Amino acid sequence: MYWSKLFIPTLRETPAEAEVISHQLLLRGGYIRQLSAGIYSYLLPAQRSMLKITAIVREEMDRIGAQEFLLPALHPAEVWQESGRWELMGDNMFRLKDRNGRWLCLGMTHEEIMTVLARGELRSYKQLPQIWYQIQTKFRDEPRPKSGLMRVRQFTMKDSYSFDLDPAGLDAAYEKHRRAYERIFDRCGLEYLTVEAHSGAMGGSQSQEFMVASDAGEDLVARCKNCGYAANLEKATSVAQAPAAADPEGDLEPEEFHTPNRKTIAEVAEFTGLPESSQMKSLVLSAGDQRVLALLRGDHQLSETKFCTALGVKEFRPAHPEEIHQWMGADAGSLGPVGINDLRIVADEALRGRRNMIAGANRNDYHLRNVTPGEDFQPEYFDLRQAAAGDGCAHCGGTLELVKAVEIGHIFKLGYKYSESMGLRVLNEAGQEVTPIMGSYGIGLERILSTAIDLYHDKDGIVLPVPIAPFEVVITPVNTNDAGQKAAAGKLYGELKAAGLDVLFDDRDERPGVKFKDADLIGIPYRITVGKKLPQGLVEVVERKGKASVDVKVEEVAAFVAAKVGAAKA
RNA sequence: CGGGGCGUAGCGCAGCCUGGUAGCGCACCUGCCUUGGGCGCAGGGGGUCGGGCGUUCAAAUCGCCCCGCCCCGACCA
Repeated sequence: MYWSKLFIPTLRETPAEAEVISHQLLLRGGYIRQLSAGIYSYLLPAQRSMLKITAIVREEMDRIGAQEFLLPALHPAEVWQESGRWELMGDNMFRLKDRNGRWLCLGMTHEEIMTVLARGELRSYKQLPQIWYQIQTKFRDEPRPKSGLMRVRQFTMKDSYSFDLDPAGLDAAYEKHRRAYERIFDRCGLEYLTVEAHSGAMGGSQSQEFMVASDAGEDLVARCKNCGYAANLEKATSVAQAPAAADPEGDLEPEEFHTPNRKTIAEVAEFTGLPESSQMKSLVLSAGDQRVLALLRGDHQLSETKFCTALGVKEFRPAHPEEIHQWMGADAGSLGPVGINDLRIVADEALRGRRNMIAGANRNDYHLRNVTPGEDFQPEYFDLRQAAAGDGCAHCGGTLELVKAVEIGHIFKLGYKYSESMGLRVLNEAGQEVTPIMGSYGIGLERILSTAIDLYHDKDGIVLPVPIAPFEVVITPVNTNDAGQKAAAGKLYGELKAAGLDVLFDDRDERPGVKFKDADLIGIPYRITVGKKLPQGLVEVVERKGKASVDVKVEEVAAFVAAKVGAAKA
């Protein structure tokens, strides 16, 4: 393509609204323009990258025998009402009415639609297994779109769904996807983590997320550098660090003491001179019709997902101040488990075996010392604690670190949730009706582009991996008034195209500095500079990554670059 | 939905406090010049100052209301 004919609106300055690096560079590189919050137009460079990413995804999905469909983006409400998600999705779902007043929505995901297809058509175990996928625009009315293409209201997702006769079949489909995803992300040149994920209250037995470590990330991943264990913080298990001070010995009785205006763990620690880990943190929670007192070590945090899992509830909330006073007889800041009979008491495992700790006395401005679980109150023990940086790895004894990360893919054993609720049945070999088991697998395509830029950039701009760069090579004649350079560059353009390369010819009548800056900013992996060495029969090949430059004979350069590009895509 | 910030030319910003001719840099157009890292000189075009209402002889500037965008939090199959 001839650059002089293209619309690639690069920006010298960074637009004020862009905070994260990928957003800044996508705007500056002329990849995207915003239409509205979380809604973007993809210009030529972005579209070309997206098409390359899409092609890689398609190849790898086809390789595992998945079949590509394209499902509607516009769905009638009834389908979502059947699965119960019309209500569940709440304000995150875009809804609209047609001219007859019937409710429709824009698809956020396609489990329902796939299941409708399957139940209408699948009749026999002989038709299983199936893996169906699509590459579709999804719509989600995010409460807060942000970070360029990282969190948006309209985006492209590859989503696939597997249908199997039994759990062993699902295991196989899941495993195929795991390997396909690894190939996809490898081919896109990403450095990523595969982490255990929380599978929600959907009966899912297993779930993994593919994450790219990034400061722009919204998830936290606990990772052990020693053994490679990695899990979403929601789910991560760990070995708590030892309490900062040993518990007092002996079979001591709880003893009240005055703690005027000391409400927080930190204030009580300072007042008593004992570390936070010697205290019990008491949280009064309301989960459905249950009143719960959750106990943690003073320096630990409650994991909301673990709490829900432990109690088998979907959601909970902190009790209101009036409820706390009514249930506990005191206000937050002086709460503890001793003498509490009307609430369910759950304690984190880290409290098991502890003795003579500090807890609230359920009398304002008083605490108790010498509180011992199992003696002074009877808790049910669960893993309720959120893992923290510096905790021990539960698998190898190494040390866990926490990293921010962006989720780029998620594979998920759905189980029978949709097939059951929406009535998908097939006959098995014995002629009995059985419910197929499903899996669901997603990849956010824009996030591949965004995280790649996040991962690979320098002060001059984007440094995309060759397989997903909008162009593979740019030819830059330094002086367009030089007939020799112009002719040589034009001839080279033909040769590179003939060699099958994605080549851009910067034939613009611009100063060399402008062309170099633009090529760097957009992130074209190789640049062939046709300039002052041409009389010696030489041109320069500059690699965007690292800026290394080599002189190559004009007649050899097409093969030279083709070999480099070929190696990078292999 | 709570908290904060911003909205003036395509982009980055000043002007607003203290009301009176709308400005700077970059980009854009024309000409000359220049050609190895966002040249130089000269000339030029482009703005309902986010919108509405109000105060005033007079509003980008003061007041009220609304909208949009960004950030933090809440939320996030």
